[in-house]
Amino acid sequence: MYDALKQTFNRIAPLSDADWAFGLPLFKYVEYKKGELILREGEVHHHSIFVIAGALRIYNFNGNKESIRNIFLENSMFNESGSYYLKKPSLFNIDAIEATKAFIMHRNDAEVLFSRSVQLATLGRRFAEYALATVVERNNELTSMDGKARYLKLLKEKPHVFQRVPQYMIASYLGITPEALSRIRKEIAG
Amino acid sequence: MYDALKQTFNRIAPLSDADWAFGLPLFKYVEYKKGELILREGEVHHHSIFVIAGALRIYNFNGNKESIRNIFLENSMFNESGSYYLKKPSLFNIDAIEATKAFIMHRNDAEVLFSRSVQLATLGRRFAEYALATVVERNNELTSMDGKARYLKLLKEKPHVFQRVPQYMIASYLGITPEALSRIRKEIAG
DNA sequence: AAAGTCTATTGATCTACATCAATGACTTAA
DNA sequence: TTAAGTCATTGATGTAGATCAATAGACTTT
Repeated sequence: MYDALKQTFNRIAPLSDADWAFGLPLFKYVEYKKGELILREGEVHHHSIFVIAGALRIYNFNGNKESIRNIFLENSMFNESGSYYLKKPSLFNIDAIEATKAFIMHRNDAEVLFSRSVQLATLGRRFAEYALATVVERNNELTSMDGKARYLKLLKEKPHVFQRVPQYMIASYLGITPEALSRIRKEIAG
Repeated sequence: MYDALKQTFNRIAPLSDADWAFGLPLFKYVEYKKGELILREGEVHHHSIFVIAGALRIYNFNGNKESIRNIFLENSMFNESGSYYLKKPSLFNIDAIEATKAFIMHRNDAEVLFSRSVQLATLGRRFAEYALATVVERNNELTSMDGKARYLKLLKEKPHVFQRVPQYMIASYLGITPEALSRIRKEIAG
């Protein structure tokens, strides 16, 4: 049950058996149906989510159009950072693209956990650092590459996403319309 | 000398005198001339920078045009996250917009520091968490607001930046051209 | 199988903003 | 004081991608 989680975490910062014994019970196992809303814009996000299987997305609305900020597949850990860390109303929605199994941990439990040992504190730090580096890179893509270049980069770096997510969501993730993505694909194929 | 730094850090996570005594000597005091290049694209960024006085910017080139990602004034701490945390070549340059005084700390020293106590580890974690929340919010602005809205938001939230930074840098930070910013300003004034 | 619902594609048009070019205001150097 | 840079402004034009609209294939429901 906890294997994937332990492997993922140990890759980031190795923990003692005692720390594991303390930490694992703080996770709560949950299942989400396909399409189920997990966090609504305006609510405060209290939990970090570790995806065991399935796919979640975080998105908001520009006008009445969904804008997908990120997609999380199995073995990824995330939260709505602005809301989770700063306890502010979320700017985003989170829902399940597929039926999903996950572990979640409440912020309060996470704080207790990360205060227990230097190793655990380091784990928490590394998660934030890695997420930070990832977001900065994505930010750079969105501002310095055009739609075609972003599409090609995604194709190259996350090809597995395409087998699982409809094209209009890919377009949204890339920051363009489905029509624009369709044209880009046509141009590349032709 | 260390007052501003201590105040800023204590606001994030309070430290014991022993931790302070251990940590402060790990900072190195530096001064940068106006216009001085601090990090060149392609190099690995080894230091976190705490700005005591002055102003630094982090930017890269789209073609031959500078694109400013962020501007850091006094009492802010930052690094090139992707490069610093993942030890990859930097995508960005860092230089001094004004003559600047700063403390810098090498990543290796920071790791030693953050491994010394849970309080210090928590400080390191909070820095990354706060930076993460900030970057996600900025990302959201850049993708969901137009130039005018981004300008008004900056005006409202960081008015002090305008007294110190030329307009073409503001434009670059906002992700638009100086011409576009000039037109936005004209439209708002009129 | 028929009917309704999604999704992807294609075409026509529109728009925010970029690019290119010229000008005037300010600053700095001789 | 003049000359040479900078910087902000304004005008003319170009363009990536949005928006609107229509069509067709694939899936689902009955």
